[in-house]
Amino acid sequence: MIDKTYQPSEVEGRIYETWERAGAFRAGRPERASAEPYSIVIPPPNVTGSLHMGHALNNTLQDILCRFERMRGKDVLWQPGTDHAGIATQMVVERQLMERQEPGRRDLGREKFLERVWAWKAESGGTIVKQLKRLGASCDWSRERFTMDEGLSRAVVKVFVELYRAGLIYKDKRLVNWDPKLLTAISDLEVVQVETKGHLWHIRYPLEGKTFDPNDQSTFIVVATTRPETMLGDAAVAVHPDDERYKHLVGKNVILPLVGRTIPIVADDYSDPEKGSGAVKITPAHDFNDFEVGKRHNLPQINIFSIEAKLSLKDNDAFLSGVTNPADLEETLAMHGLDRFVARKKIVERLETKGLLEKIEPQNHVVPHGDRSNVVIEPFLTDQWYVNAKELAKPAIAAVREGKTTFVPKSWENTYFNWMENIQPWCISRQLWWGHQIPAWYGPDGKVFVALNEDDAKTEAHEHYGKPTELTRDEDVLDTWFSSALWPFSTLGWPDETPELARYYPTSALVTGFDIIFFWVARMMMMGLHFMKEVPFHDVYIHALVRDASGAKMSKSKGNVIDPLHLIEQYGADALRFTLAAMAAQGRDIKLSTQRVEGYRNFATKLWNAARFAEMNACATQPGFDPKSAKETLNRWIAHETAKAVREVTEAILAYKFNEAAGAAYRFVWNIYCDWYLELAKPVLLGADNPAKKETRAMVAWARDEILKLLHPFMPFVTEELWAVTSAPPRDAMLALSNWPVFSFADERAETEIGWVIDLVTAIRSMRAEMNITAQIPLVLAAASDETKARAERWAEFIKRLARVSDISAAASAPQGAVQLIVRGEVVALPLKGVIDLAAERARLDKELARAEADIKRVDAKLANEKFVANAPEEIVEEEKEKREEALGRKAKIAEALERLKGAA
RNA sequence: GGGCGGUUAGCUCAGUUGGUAGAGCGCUUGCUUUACACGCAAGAUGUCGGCGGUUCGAGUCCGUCACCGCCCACCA
Repeated sequence: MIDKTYQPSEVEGRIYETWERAGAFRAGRPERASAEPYSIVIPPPNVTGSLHMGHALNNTLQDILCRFERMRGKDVLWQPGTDHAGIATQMVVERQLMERQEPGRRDLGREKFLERVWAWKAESGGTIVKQLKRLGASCDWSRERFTMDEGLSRAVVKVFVELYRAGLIYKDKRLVNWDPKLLTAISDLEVVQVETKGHLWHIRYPLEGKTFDPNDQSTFIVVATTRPETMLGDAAVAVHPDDERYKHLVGKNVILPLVGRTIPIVADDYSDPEKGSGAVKITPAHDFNDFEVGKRHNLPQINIFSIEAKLSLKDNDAFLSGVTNPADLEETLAMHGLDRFVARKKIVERLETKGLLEKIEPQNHVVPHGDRSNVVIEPFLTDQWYVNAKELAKPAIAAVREGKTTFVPKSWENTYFNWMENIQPWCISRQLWWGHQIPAWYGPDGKVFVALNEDDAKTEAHEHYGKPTELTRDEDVLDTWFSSALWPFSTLGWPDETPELARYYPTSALVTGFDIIFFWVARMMMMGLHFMKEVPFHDVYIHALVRDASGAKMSKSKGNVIDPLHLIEQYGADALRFTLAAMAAQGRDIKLSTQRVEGYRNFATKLWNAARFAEMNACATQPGFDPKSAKETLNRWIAHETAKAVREVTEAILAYKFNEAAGAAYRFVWNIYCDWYLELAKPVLLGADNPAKKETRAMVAWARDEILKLLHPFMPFVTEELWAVTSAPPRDAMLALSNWPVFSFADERAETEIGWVIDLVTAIRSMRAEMNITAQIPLVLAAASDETKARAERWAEFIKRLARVSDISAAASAPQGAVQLIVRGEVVALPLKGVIDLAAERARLDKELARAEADIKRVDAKLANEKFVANAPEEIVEEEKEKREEALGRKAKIAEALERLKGAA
């Protein structure tokens, strides 16, 4: 006996265990050795993370694809794993140390600290995997990988070495985005621009050879800046070559205030006469644009900050060189060690007291912040490792252009091209400890040896120096995304030539959010093409963001985060999954509302109860039952409808239209199977035993089984449970490993016949509700065709039951004072003399008449239009003509009905 | 500044190649109809953001404007 109610929380865990025990999600199952492979690599969640709504959506969609393809008989590999998430994880552990008032990272030292991180990983690393299982993710967990696994680390080192040897990885001293809180370089992508209220300080730079006079403009030049503290590192002042105001000053020098260094005034196109004063200070060591200007004019790069973004002025040769006017340098040097923002204030104060500050304007501008640390990023001159992304991007761009990889929706390809075509060198070194340490060793003279391991590096060094030499390893680690970029092949065993690599690469599809197209998708394309000579995936399905019900991005700080696990507990994983799938329309964000989840929980319950109904009526799966051989019209009709649903769902999933697939399945189950098929089947099932009943029982069970299959990718738990509890006779396989429906069948005659029954019942019900009639009433077919009469006879029992009709008869015309309905062009009458309000009935018919007349008018207008008749496709014109006939007939019937009503009055 | 997306029923959103607008929720009314009240039945609600164009015909194609959102670039 199926339980009266379905309790997801009691079922889901057990079902998942059954799948795992059976190895249902294992790739390479022996019986599928010759099957077509289908593979997806999971976007690896942070190892210490926990499931949020974005994961829920992302993994639901992947699971739908994997379960669908698995049922279609493919050898599916859904490759799971987690990411070490360098910065994020290191931050978590550092915060933990601080909270527990334990020694910090630097006090612990690298080795001890890393032990702590591994311990943390061991402690919380399994959380996200457990949560993915609760969602129902059908990953092959036996193949779970971690980006810092031995194997994956080997891949990382090999990639680094090979790219280095190919000249595609190099070390360079240039400006990077420096995070003064995390004390590491970060890539352009990890910088977020934040709109900030700031100021524009206009500073007077005295001209060399003149006596500075605040009231005499010919003794100075004004520069404007939002970062006055950087002036200590100025190397020049630039003006536009065509700017008449400053032409005469080009080639002259100014004396840098507070420092006394003599710096030139140069002409450069970079200077924008419209901005600020038109003269711009050039600080090559602290501004990306100025860096370029500096190179053009051979200016010194004067770094004034330490790595903590504190002034480092003393013992700074570049800073002190060229000082020709040391008058107040001492006081400036006293600021050594000040934080950049404290220094800013102080410098402004000092400029002001000296009359060097012309004015301060309020100014809104965008300031770069670290996406993790949320502090202001400082452009900082350091040695870092870079990937020549421009070179690697070329084949990656071509592959998408040639259609080897396709984005869905296609519009994301523009985003991809736009970024790839303007790609900058990728800074991959991080001054962190948690991650893959860079395989580079330095000799005493700084000569670098990049090698797969220390021994190789030593051998190389021996050869180079002619003797054994002590080497020190580069302390930095690689950007987390460096190892993620290898994910589609590193997880399959590369650099070894494993059978898995041969079988599952390139992967079939990648499912991910648009926010990591640059971080991840683009880089996988580059690395995959370079090392595997093939794209990493055929399709890239880009889904949207999950927002809260009012459209705001979910964030902890806003407190609007909906916890998917909470929803799973409350409504079941199936309800959450179905909601996400149903709302996953391409190219649109998902605004999640709990009500919607509740609605799909109800859907699961509906399905459950339909199965209970089947069971109560002894509808059991009949092995070998062929739905196409059904004799009963009703059964042929549901076979017809099932075929339609199978087609719709299959096509929609193949097109990544998850919402359409979910919608088609939902409508079929609820509005076709439950609302009509089961209702119409009741008289048969409750009636005497006969062949029709036998067939109907088989068909009810067959359609239910097809429904379970169709819904399984969306609602794996409830369907698998129903598959099990309805398993008499026993099933050949669990649902997850059963065959996806392949069923085409059409029976237009059955469709017409059942359509007529539905229309008739609906019309009567509608009238009853409208006129507030609850009693059983007789039905009279007026001037009905023989076919209609025959139909009415065939379906009498059904009609009586569903429309609460006491008796069905035929007559030449409708009886006096009857309510008259038009069903498919014919009048059916419900004799209700004395019961109905004649005036109300007349009003109702008048309204219908008007509607019919309006329809005729509209169609006539169209058909009278010569251009329409001449230009519209024949079938459209034909359709219009049919509509006209139909409306004319309807109008006549209504008019007659009205006549008869008058007679009754 | 460059680019992308959105604007359709009270709310959240669908709408295939142009052929007289749909769903869920909510709302109204009526139902202990022996699977299901997480249910059944019936119903109401739209100048499809504005303007212009193409077309026999536009929610759908083109142009334009408005508002909302996102991405990229930008610390004078």
